[in-house]
Amino acid sequence: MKPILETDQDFFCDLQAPCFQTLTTDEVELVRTSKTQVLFRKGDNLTKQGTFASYVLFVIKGLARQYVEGDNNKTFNLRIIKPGEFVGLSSVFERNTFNYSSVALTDCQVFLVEKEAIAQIIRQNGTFGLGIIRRYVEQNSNLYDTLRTVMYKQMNGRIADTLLYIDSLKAENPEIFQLLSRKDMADFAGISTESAVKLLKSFEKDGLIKLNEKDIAVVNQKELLEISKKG
Amino acid sequence: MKPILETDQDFFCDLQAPCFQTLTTDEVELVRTSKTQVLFRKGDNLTKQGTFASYVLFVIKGLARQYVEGDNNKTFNLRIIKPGEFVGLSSVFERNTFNYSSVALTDCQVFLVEKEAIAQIIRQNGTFGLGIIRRYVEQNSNLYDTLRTVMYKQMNGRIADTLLYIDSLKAENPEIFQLLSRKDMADFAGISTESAVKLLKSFEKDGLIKLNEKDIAVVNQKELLEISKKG
DNA sequence: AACTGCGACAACTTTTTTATTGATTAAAAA
DNA sequence: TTTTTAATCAATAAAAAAGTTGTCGCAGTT
Repeated sequence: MKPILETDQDFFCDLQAPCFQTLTTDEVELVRTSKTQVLFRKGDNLTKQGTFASYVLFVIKGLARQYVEGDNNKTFNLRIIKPGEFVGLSSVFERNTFNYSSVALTDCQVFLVEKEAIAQIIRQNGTFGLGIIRRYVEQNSNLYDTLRTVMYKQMNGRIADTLLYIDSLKAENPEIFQLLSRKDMADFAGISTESAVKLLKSFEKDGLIKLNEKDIAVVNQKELLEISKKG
Repeated sequence: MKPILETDQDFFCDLQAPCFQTLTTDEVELVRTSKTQVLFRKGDNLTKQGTFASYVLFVIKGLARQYVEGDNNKTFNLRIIKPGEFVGLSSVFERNTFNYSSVALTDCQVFLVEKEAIAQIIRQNGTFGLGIIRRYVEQNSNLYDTLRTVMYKQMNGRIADTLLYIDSLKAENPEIFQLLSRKDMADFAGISTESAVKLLKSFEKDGLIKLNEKDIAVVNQKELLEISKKG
């Protein structure tokens, strides 16, 4: 009757992820008893901004898009969530609600771990905690970059940033561009969809990128970096 | 900065819903301190089957579709969630995870109340508890009906049931049929999309219903009831 | 005042999704 | 086994969504 199969085999296999390597047997047991595994289908929300967050998500397989929702149907994309990454970590420490939404770009196999278990493990296992902090610091730093981009750069620089960011994921996920619409790209850059379309075309004309169907190939990374820097 | 506005005004207004009328001032206060309000946009998941459930949802405005997910991308629709209804009540009492998914058919304004608050109120306010039980009993009874339909009826009876059910919501929500695709209808009846299409056409030919664009008008309810009964 | 950057709108094209239909097979019931 | 029932497959049509392009106007800058 259970819709999603979940065997111990799967479980131990999944805990091969680097960040779980330092856990003791007891700690693994703690995670095991306070976790569940869910298959999010393409288009499903992994998190919804504003809902109560009593757990942390750990993505095993698949890609998701993380975004913040504004007032009038506006969304701003923050990052692509990859396998091996946590979602909603802040719920463990500070906030009681998710402060962003996320949606599956492909089917996503995800672990949910109750936040108390994560807190407990961090308390007793410094190495694990260190890994968590490292992730936090990185996300924080990325947020500052994003903020700077939004505050100070204009269209060209923004879309260049977006292109460089998505392209940096392409090695591991060759299909990444196909999973994103022009609106998604625009929402990463914080510009209108129409502007995104025009800029992409113009970048192609200038030989910076190559558009094939939905895929995008970065041709002249150097110049894109230049545009990004210029702002 | 807060994306979704939420004033006390809104709150008190919203608690006009019948089931909250019996709450004392203290109880209202308890709900107030353990609730949050979220706007789910059309297509957003209100709940995802299998995720941890630490709260109950109460729909203020909008319509949603509740369904169970099977193994290979199969879904079976259980009901339409209307304003004034709870979602995920069972999390309060028994299960730690949502046992079904639901998705917004229109933008939905929703209250989330932490389950401990609901449990506490039920403990001290029997009238409120009675209302909850009443809802439960009704849902339970509906589930039996659904089970019977799935077990014993064949296509004609099933789609007739679906038509009668959705049509019963049409008075309050005239746009309800437009919000549902053929696949949605099929998933209510538990048949293939193609079969649903064919049956609807054939019902129209027999003068039982009338198809206009996406809307469906029940013409001969009596006969539909007959078909439903025959199975 | 003229210029720049960029969003908003409208018209239009392309792509994707959904709906429809008939033919073929699998499963269940008689 | 024969009949009935309904899913699956394939091909097509229709509708909806996404992408594209040009024009306009507003808000800051220069």
